Amino acid sequence: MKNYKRHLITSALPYANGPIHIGHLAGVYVPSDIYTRYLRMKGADVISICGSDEHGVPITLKARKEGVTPQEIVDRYHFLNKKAFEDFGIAFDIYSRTSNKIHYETASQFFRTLYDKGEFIEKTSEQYYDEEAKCFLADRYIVGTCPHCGNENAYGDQCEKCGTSLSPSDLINPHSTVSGSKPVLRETLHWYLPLDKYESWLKKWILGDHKEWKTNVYGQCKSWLDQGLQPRAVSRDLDWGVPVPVEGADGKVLYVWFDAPIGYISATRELTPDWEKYWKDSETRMIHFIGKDNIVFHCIIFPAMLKAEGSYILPDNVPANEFLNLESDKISTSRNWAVWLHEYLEDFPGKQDVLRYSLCASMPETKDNDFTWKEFQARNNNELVAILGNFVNRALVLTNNYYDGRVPERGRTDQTDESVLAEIAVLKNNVSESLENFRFREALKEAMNLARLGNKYLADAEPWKVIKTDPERVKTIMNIALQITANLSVICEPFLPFSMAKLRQWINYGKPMWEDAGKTDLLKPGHKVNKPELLFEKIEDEAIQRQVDKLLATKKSNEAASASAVPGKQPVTFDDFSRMDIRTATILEAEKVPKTTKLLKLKIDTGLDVRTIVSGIAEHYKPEDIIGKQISIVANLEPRKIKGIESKGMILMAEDKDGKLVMVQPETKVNNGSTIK
RNA sequence: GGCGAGAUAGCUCAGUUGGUUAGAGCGCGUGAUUCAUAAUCACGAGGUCCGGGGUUCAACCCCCCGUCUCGCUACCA
Repeated sequence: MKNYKRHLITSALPYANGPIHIGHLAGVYVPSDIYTRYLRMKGADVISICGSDEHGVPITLKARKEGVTPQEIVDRYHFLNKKAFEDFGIAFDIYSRTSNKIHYETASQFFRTLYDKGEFIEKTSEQYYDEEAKCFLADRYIVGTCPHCGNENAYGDQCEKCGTSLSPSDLINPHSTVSGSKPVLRETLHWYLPLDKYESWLKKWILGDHKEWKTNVYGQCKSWLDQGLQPRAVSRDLDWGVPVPVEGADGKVLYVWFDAPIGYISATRELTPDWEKYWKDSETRMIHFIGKDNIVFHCIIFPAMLKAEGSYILPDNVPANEFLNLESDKISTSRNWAVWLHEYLEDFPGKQDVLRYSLCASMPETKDNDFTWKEFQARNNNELVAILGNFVNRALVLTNNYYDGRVPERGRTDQTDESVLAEIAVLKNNVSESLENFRFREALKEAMNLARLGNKYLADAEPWKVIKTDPERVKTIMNIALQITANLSVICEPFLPFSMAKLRQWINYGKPMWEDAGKTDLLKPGHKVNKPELLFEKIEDEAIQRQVDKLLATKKSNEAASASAVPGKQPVTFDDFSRMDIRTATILEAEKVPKTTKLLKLKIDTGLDVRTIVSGIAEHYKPEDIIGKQISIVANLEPRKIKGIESKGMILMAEDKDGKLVMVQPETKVNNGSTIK
């Protein structure tokens, strides 16, 4: 690897519409923090950058729902999360935010540079517009009835009741959430970054020059590049965000994906007047810590932006992690299925390192991983307490008992002593090497091996026995045990900063420097060590049970919520009702639509005619099983082309709470075309 | 449907360019020990390396066909 002068570490900007949870921590912030602390201990010139991502539609929606301003929402979560990170010991040099003035300046300037260089394509397209409120509507601002499940409050991009992804034109009776009026299509101008222009350059840069990136990262980049890149809009019609700094662009802001990564730059500007040194000097090594959902932005889009601007450096690595599950279920903010950092800090005061350890030990480095409270407890009790805490305790207790807390002289060493002393340096190098390759689980394990080494050494040397026969020998043994202890306080520092600070206080050790790790004379003879307290304490079953119960309660209330019936709908006139042509029909033929997962192409006899209907039921029915079945259809729905096939009508299905679809059938066979009323 | 990643001991994971008896930690069992928070140390049991083909003297590893999980993407009237 090239020898860099300095490091710029970025951690994905958390979106300021919710609190931080263990998934964020395990995926991004714990590894970024360990890495940053490691570099600092090596004396490297390093800055670690993070902040809140505060723009985008979901925040405006949440604000609207609560009847407050977007600024109030982002203030709430920005300060909550900033404090939680601080309390948790995440060592950012700055935790900034994208609603800052300096970010507005930076982002505008960035856009303007690209604009002036002619790097954008201008294009008009049709978008939904609210004539009453006089604004364009993001998909999220359009609500209507989901054609799939009948939920009246489905959004223009997704129905949250049935999870179907939609487009605004899909909604039945669409209306704007701003004014309630019916949206109309209107032309709007936007700027696009022509990613296709950078395709061959990106191919060389990533596929050619960065073969060392993690397989998940490399694979996903390759997938995107192989499929071919498309121009991507960098602006939106919205009033929350950085205004597009171009004449006549009123009501347009930078699209949040364009805006957010620039937040790394503005945060650096806020931190130091020397920011350009970190962003524009090829001697700087930039690393992005992110989760897998962010790979394409950080590996393809942001680098293309930086390249287009021209004066910036590019990331040297993007060690993206997979996702963390919680008790076998996907973590979900909306379903409240999470362990929230700010709650953990309250429930387990002083136990930051336990969570840091547990999340590092089961970090989703190569595939999704599962966090369970039982494992959390076991990691604490069987590893932190039993192996690390216990070793430190026995070394210090013996030293206090035998030598009144003074480090004894190391006398003549035998072969075992020498190999133990040599092993310290070996383990230190193992930790270094693992960290430098972003293998955090492995690094942590090697660090713990040092405590194991200490335990084994004491068990083999048996100073508590030897003291009766050969007190001189015990001095040597305890000296070595104390060198291991001191080394632990340095080597474990990136992983367990709170506990190691405590330990260093007990042994009166100064600033931990990485270069000192591996040395065998960190504590000189005569050096005073204090009486230890407990480095880690056992976590009892009750504390764990409380957390498990909390989750069970969440699960229960979620189930209750999903089992309850869909809310009733607005009354309709009989006239409205009678305009619907609902009738019985029989399926004559059924086949899967090629290259789709959910679609069946059905030929049905409606009594009036034989027609084709395409229906999204392939996951619920096999074609051969439904031929001959009598069903109910809406016969006068406007025809629509689906996957190139004209579909005339819609089959009525009942949907269960788990999303299972069941045909609505007449109780006994009736004529095809019998009206349903 | 397309693409990417993954599947190895009860659990969480290693396994280097194919090369003898597939490893570690935790858990489990047995023994030793008592300085230490009933902690520690030693030993042991546990594997159809997702399934099926193929290439090879030799496959956990390479190729082909499947299955399952996660993500991206298309699709749902």
